[in-house]
Amino acid sequence: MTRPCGATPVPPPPRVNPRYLRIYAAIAAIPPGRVASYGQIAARAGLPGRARLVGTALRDTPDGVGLPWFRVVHADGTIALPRGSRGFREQARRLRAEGVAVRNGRVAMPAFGLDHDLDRALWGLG
DNA sequence: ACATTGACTCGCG
DNA sequence: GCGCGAGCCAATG
Repeated sequence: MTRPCGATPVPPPPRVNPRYLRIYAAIAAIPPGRVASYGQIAARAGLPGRARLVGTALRDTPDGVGLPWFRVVHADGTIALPRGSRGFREQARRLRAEGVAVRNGRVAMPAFGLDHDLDRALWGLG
């Protein structure tokens, strides 16, 4: 139901930088219970070598977008956010809620380590 | 327009 | 395991 007048009963959708759409899509594709590194997300988004851009995109992402940002960790499995920060605790909590073991600020059982293998493990791609 | 910053990563020692 | 430097590039001042 569209309405002719200005006031909308639903909250306005958060606006995102269209430049990051590919990155968001790659993050959204991470299955629950799994994690992916910044570099892997970048590669999956068609931006190989631009891991930092993924970090920038995530930082600039407004809350309210249903993005599984917490499934993105460093290449070595550590959580990127500062230890003890609110975001850090939130990420660890959400990961554990999905069955991902977090030990000492890092994903306990990456079962990978190489982005190459991770890609296959996550999406079954070659 | 220039300089700095940063939710990154990899190679080296 | 840790630190350093280089490459990365949009955002920010």
